[in-house]
Amino acid sequence: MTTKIKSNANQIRSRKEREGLNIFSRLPAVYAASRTQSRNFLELAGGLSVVEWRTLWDLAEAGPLTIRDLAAIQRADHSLLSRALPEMRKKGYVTMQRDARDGRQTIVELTEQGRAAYDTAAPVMAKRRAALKEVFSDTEIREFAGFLDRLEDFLRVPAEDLLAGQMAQEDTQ
Amino acid sequence: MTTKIKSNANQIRSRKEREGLNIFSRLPAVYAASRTQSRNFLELAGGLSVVEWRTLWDLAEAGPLTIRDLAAIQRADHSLLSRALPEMRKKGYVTMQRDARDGRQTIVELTEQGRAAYDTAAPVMAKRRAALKEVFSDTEIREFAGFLDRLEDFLRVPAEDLLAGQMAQEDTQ
DNA sequence: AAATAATACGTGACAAGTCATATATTTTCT
DNA sequence: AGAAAATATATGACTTGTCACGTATTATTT
Repeated sequence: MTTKIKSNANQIRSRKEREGLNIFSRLPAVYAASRTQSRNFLELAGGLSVVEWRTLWDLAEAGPLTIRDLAAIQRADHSLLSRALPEMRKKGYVTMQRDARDGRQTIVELTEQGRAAYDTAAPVMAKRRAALKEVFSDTEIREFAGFLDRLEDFLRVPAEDLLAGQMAQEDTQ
Repeated sequence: MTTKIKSNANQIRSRKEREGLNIFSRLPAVYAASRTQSRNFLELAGGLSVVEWRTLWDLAEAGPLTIRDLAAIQRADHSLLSRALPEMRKKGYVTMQRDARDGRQTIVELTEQGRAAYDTAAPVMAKRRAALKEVFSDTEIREFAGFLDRLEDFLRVPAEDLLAGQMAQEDTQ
């Protein structure tokens, strides 16, 4: 029975190793680790949530934006912002007002308090990016980002197209 | 005012571009796209959820496993499995029984029905991986996985350590 | 101008994931 | 052996994210 247990342990280890090269199965863990580290940094930098930080950052960098713009910049679904923003308004970080020119749109703008929260968090988050730069060179970052670009392109090809034939993705070029 | 709008559009575009090189802010979108594509593939391959698919795969490859083993292989929190498994048992995919040797552990085992669900999904999911291989060479996959390894190492360094000084991560080597 | 289509946003329902805490069982220490 | 520490699992509360659908507003067709 020892051998049975041992072989099982080996099975587990080998399965874990083989999965190391499976990009798809790596992403959840990498992303989860990133989110956790973000949360920890933000905890030390004023207590913003990840969505709040991203939004304040975008508003501080690009000025007043519509919900749609924010979602596009963050490559996120508008519903995520749509739900987060009223809470941020309640906290005094942003104002939201209907666009006079296009009554469908909501213009989101940083308040002084939002700017202050951003100013508190920004240097801490900048240190995080600086720390990453000690682990990856500029060239490597560009290569890494290039891989992510290509992966993202692949991931946006509908499953049906990929299954239809291995030649399918040629169409997207 | 046209200029104002236009400059804003440029701001947005430039912000989006600059964020392209921010690995941290790329991860949510890439992961989300991967999960969505997974879901679509699984939809076409019998209707498993992502967690179910991962679990059936691990059990089919490595034999009966404890919840802890499953979580370790998937690099996920055990609570995720702990919550998903009773539902999978209800669906007839797995059995769960307390380990006689260690009463704390639960041994999860594939049923015939679970095996059948795996056999239905597996070839479809294999095609997905094959399709990826047409976009990334073996060498590139290894490079990509290497980047992910290094990033994951970085992400597991506590925020306090990274903030304490740029030299901190040397300790982990 | 009226009908139709497109767009922006809100919202309900769900999936995946985290953390903290509780409980039962084993292991380890003395 | 008994006390203390470690481990495996369950569970509540929360965040991030998706999709589908509804509603209001604007743009386009005819």
